Amino acid sequence: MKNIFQDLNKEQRVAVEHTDGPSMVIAGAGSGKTRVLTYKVAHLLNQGVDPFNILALTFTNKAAREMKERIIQLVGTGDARNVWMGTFHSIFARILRIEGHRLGYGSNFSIYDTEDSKRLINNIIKEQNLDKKVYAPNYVLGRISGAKINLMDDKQYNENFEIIQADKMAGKPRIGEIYTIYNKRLQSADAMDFDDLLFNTYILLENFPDVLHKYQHKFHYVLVDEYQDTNHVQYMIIRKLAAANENICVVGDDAQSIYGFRGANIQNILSFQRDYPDTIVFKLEQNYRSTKTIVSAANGIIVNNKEQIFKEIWTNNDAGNKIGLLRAPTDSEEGNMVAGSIFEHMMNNQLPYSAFAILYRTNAQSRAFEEALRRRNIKYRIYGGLSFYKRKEIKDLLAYFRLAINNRDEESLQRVINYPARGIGKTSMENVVIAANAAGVSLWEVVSDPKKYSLQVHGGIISRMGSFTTMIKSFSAQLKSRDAYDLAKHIASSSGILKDLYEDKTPEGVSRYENIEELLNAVKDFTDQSIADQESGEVQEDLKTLDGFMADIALLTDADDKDKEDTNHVSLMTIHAAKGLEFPYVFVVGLEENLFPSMMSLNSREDLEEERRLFYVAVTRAMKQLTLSYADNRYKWGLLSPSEASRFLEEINENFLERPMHSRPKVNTGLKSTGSSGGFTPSFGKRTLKKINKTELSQPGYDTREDDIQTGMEVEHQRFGKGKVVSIEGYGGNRKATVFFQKVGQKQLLLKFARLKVLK
DNA sequence: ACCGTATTCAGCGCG
DNA sequence: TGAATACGGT
Repeated sequence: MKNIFQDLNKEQRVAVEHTDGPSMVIAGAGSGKTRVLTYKVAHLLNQGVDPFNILALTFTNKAAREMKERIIQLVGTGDARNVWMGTFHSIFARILRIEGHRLGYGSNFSIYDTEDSKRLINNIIKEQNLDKKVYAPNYVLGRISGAKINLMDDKQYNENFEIIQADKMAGKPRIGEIYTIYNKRLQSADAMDFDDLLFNTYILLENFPDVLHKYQHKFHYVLVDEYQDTNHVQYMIIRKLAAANENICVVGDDAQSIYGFRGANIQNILSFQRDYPDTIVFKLEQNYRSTKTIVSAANGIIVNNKEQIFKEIWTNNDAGNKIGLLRAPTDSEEGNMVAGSIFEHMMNNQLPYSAFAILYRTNAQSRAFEEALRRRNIKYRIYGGLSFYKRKEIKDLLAYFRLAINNRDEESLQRVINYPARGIGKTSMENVVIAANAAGVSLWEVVSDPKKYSLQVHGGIISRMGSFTTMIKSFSAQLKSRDAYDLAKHIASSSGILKDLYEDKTPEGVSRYENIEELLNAVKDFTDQSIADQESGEVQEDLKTLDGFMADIALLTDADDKDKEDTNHVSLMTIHAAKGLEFPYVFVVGLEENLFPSMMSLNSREDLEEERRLFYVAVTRAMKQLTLSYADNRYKWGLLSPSEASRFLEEINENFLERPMHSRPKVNTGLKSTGSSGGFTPSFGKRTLKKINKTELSQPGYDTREDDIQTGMEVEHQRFGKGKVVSIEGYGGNRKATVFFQKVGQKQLLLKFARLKVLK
């Protein structure tokens, strides 16, 4: 047993040593948060605590995996393996597979991902003859998800006066009804969506005292990572589980709470001490990651937020370079400048590509940087694209697996019943849905016994349905007798998927075929694991089966372990995706009003504060040097519109910026937009939230200036020069003009931004 | 059943 | 702009 304390500073050590009773570790950016959590688990194990009695909850699989690896390094494989460590969803799914029968679920229930949920909602909306523009599936799912997060089932939803009013006001009075149907359909499919994994766990603990007792006494120690990102239902589950022993330790940083938009409640961390009056608070305030300049600048940013836990982050590191600031005329030029700057840094300091990261607010911004980097032959990788398990071909094959495991899985059935094409088309399936809904049974029930439900389809289709169900049934029957890989291969070929993809010789088709092969390799790895375990002498009850594989991977989102080779590249990702990471040289780009902070965040202080925390997260990713950039004009939805520097730039103390004060970012006052070097206006910092809301200013009747522009007029644009108005369309803030310019040709301009001068 | 064209819409995204 | 989906024609 290694003395683990030598790796920790004093603050980290006392936090790790405190094991019993509630505690909260407020860990500033770069202060060794993960280290404390992993060492705490290791410490508990060293103290002789049974690993089965420790529950450690994380938000991502990656975090859980990395933590587990580090604990294994500290205490060895045996103990570390048995700690209940994983994401909220995976741990609770595990509990629900054991206990879910009390709520009417089978142990092999399916888990619907967001795509499945949306499809189901879409179907319900169609069946109910609702306008899907009014009832946008995304919006509806958001409402339902919000309700589940706040522990409101469909019955409560439909009885809640405020909710009913709110939906009525929004012109969507039937959301409650959709919620009810949606839940019913999930039930009859023996499926849970992501929110159900949390919601049902809570219900289980709330309504079944023996279950509550069991898990309270199982988990003597509860540890929660990223506590600032927990939502209400997660919070309530944690409270219940920890109630008996109160050996609860939460770790987080309120300043890095950036997931409010998906239900995270920053109040959970802000009021933890109130929830557990005996709480001991540990603060990790020493930053090991960044230069003094970066740390001070970050402190200067976050201090503008009202709601936070007081802390003072400091560092012993060097002062380092000042923060760079790049101003570009357009977004593509911004790409060039950043790529150029990366190239320069690389040459001057002999750095690898991997020393650099470009962080942006929205995925759509990545293109300019991709192009610029490609032009300079700088290797890069974009993070956050379509993950392996979300690809169509993978989901198709997985749907066959899911259907074999759970015949009632409606989304999987719909997905594969006619893929590869076997002549069971849309119309037939619509009839199946009608019959199933009428009889209150799953689609499978109808498809496998069409006569019983007097299904109105041709005899030919009945027989095709027969051969389909026979095939699926034969898969189901082999679940326990064949090993996972064997059966998976069998399903891939006898379903016709392999053949279908093999015949497609386009590059995309080839890559899809390869993806299927990769999935099958993953199944093989899983299957082979059992052999390894047997060799190591561990008791292995049965062979590794396909349902075991599915339970393992159902909640995985990334297949990142495969391509470890080639790690030397510039990283491009959103700031959200960068949380928890660090890079020597970081470029935070697109610092413009209405982009960062996002236009959607300007309506409330809470949202703007979250946006500022996001900026704080971005800035604190940098170790050696931070560079910020923005563009004066940016393509948005196909047209070039002017943008102004972000208010966040003003929150960085001049002394930390590379540029002297007289060339500070120009503040667009709306008065004039060219020349004049000294743009600093004292009133800038005091700008109210309201003023930014430009659309409001451009409503018809409020500002008539744009309406003066008519077809045929000759106009002048500050950048494009003189031109003639070809046509006008739209109203208010969306009023657009198509103008033919002498120099640059035809452009479409959003009038509220274009500031055209009428010549004639 | 399938393909090309029209239309629409646009935030960050864990599991 | 461009991706995703709906629709209408063959």
